[in-house]
Amino acid sequence: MPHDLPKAYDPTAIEDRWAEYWVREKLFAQPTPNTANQEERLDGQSPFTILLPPPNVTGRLHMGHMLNQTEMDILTRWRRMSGRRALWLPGTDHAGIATQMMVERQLAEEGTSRQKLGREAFVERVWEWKRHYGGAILDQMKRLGASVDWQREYFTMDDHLSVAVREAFVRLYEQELIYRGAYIVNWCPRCQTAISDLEVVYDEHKGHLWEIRYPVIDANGEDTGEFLTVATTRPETMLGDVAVAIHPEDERYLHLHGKKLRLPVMNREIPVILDEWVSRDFGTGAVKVTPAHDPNDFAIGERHHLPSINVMDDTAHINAEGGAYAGLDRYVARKRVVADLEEQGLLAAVKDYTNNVGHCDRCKTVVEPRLSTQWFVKIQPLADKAIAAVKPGPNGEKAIRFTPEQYEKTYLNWMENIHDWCISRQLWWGHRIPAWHCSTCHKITVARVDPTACAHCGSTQITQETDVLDTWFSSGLLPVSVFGWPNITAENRGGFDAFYPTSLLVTGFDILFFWVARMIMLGCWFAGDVPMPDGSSRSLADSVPFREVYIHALVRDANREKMSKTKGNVIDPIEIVKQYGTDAVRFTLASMASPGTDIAFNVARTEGYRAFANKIWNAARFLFMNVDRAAEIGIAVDPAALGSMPAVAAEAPLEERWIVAELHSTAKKVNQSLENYRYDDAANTIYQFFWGSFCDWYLEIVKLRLDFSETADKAATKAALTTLVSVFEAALRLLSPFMPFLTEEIWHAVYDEDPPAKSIALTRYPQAAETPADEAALAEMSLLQSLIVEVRTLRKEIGVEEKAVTPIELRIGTHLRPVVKENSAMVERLARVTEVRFADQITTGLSKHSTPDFDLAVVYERTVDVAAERERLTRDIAKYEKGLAAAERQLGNESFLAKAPAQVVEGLKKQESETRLLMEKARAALDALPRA
RNA sequence: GGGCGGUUAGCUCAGCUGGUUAGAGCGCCUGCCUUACAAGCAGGAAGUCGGGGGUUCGAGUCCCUCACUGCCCACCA
Repeated sequence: MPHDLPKAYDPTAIEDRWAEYWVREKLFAQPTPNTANQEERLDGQSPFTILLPPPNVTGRLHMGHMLNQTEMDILTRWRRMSGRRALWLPGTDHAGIATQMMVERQLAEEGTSRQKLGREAFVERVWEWKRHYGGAILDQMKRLGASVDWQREYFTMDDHLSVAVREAFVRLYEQELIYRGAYIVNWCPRCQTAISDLEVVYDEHKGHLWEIRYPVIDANGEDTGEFLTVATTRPETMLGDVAVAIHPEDERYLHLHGKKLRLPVMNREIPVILDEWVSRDFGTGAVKVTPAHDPNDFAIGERHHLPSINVMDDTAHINAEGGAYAGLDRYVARKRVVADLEEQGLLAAVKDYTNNVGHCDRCKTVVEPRLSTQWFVKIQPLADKAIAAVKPGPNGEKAIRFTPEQYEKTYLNWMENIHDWCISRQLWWGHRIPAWHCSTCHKITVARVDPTACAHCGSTQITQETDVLDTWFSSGLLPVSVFGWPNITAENRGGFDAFYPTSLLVTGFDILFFWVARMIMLGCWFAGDVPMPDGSSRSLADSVPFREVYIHALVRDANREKMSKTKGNVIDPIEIVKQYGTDAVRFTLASMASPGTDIAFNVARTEGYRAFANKIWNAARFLFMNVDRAAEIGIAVDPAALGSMPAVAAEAPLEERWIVAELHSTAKKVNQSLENYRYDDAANTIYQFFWGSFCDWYLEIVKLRLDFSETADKAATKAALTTLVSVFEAALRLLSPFMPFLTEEIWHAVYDEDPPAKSIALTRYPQAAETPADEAALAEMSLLQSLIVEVRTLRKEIGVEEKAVTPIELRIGTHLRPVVKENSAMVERLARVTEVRFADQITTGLSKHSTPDFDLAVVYERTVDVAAERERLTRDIAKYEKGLAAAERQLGNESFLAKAPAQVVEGLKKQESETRLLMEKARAALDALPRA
């Protein structure tokens, strides 16, 4: 028998092998059913579909990924083993800016640039990079054992997904939900592209508020000697000022309304205008208006029909509109402008001022709000649906349910205050916008197929838009596009019918708006048009991209600090995995993944779970050792006894009935916990069962039954061995979603390398029996456990050497004596007892222990530490008195007796009488001690 | 400026719709190489549940308030 496992568990020895095996054998491939075939569509297997949030193709695995993937893998493995048609779909995101940046950096090292290469060559270069280095993160995922369907791996720029992107764009354009125009956008001068509001991160920045005096001039353009002082945080933008606004009711300045000012530095005449938006108590109460460089100013400009003067180029250098400052970087220009103002006596004040400055999410460069012509999605109609999908409907049902629930509010709050979405990016890597500009009539042609002529005037002088789409536009479409949308035809709709809507999305809150919200908007919008398999129209509930969203927390370091490269506290999951094994790291994450709580990742805990893996490993060694010994005398466990939920005969030994009852209750709890995304509860429950109940108690007891001697009762030995192996095998299945490698290895060994399936992952997940638990077994075992523990404690207290065996004296109700008698061997072995002497009164020794069920003494000649004993008893008495007083107080309270449920009152009464008894016994024992 | 969390043992965290004497892991103390496992076994100590007030027969749990702390959103120059 190949049951020779090494003594210590070594994850590195087994994990690579299984990871490769799972991929090679395509174990988790989920074929697309043919839904034209009614039977195949309704084969009773409710699918469980889950999309992997596609990592950037440039990405490397970090702890957040590992948490995300561990959670998804646990749920997918669990659902699969529970009989669902499980599909976990992986892929990578082309990640426009990130990938382009990476390749550009490479080019820079080679002394060239994308501009030198030209667009076509550059894009080809990125593809080449992708083919060589892209998707390394998916290989890391394979190593972690993610049970995804690798046959379906996608890339967001794959042809069929690009078709979906184009269709979505064209359709929205036709529906007049996409428009192009010049507005203030967030411009990153380093990436040289517009970015969306979400891609701007704000940081507190200590800067200044400059107060600048704008001279008031008369009708002839001469200075009147009066000034209007404005305040600004960005003096350089004054080059583009076109007015100064004051509040319509501001008495201080009203007399200046209609007058003109001379814009310092530029010497341009600008008007003083009135606008409600101006806040009288901020700064000086007068605002310089720069429509091309500030969203508020832009709005004012619109209201007052003012021109917009863009004074900066794509790199945030001052352009020709900036007169003498042309060519200067924005911050150089700022200094120069301030210096010039000061020289001209126009700088009224410089005040320290802290404000929020927007930075590019990607490269952290300060974003420049800047007038620019971009493409936008008119988002409100999509948002309306996305709101309806999350709010409770008329029947109280929600089409999409968030866990933790609090994120629903966050989502709705954002969705209800949403702004139009800038979807164009001035990049080369991405889905190029399918719009063509006509140089003849200057109109735009948007088309599904590349046009050869302008749709408006027929001119062939057309050129394609150079912008590409925001990466999130394509990833937002994934739930529909990966299942074939828009080509949903009668013959070709199996994937969509079977797997859409997906069951669940598991992700971090950091991409709640970026991705989750966009998927909901786009999914509801486009899937809504796809008829149901029977041809009927699709409700909102069936249009959503997923029915549930589980948002997990952040993985922090052991000190609760956010992991970051600059702080140098990043824990590389691969490193930890190498050290402790994937299973231990997975179990760490799972056991700490309490919904809504960040995870402070502590390797001490991982060490603990490696020990857990080792524990199971050694339990397996123990089992195999006994299986082998049994084989020598012709006893073998029938494999038919494995693979299901173990059951035992009513007359089976107590420990067998007990461990089986425990297994069932564990399975029940674990299933319930997973149902509610309580990975932590599920993991802890299994841990407690495996280590606590199974190893610490059951294995120790069962040793008594594993008799392989000549005189053995072979039937009894075989029965014990069968329960042992079958409970262990079921427990392995219970654990396998959490620790897939270890359980796979041992499971194959249990079946002596001839398993009933290719993998433990393809077996059935343990489910508790419907029949009620064996309460008697649980109660009897609990009594014996407390007896054994009390003996051990007492032995320790009176200083019995570890090795010594002693008789005990036991006073216990006659109805409980049989339980002890029938299991005396258990008590003797586990508590190092030679003999249980039943007594009506404890006579031995000075030290005894009492519980509500029994009094106990250990028969052992040893001087008792009277002082220690007195201390212990005094402490106990104090504890009892306190408890008793509390109980009496409550029981004396008539409203408590009247209002509290009977069971609570009864429970308290029982506790009161038990405590009273224990207290009396403790007092008596204290009195019996010799005086000091 | 809005909104949402958190505060429970030395550390990291559980504690469901309020119900008997608040739990786990790690750490700590004590004793054991008991042939599955020293990555182990056995026993133990340790918490006025952030402060204050309220509701209730009963509050870690519900309400108010204060303090500290974290996060998200926001166009005040």
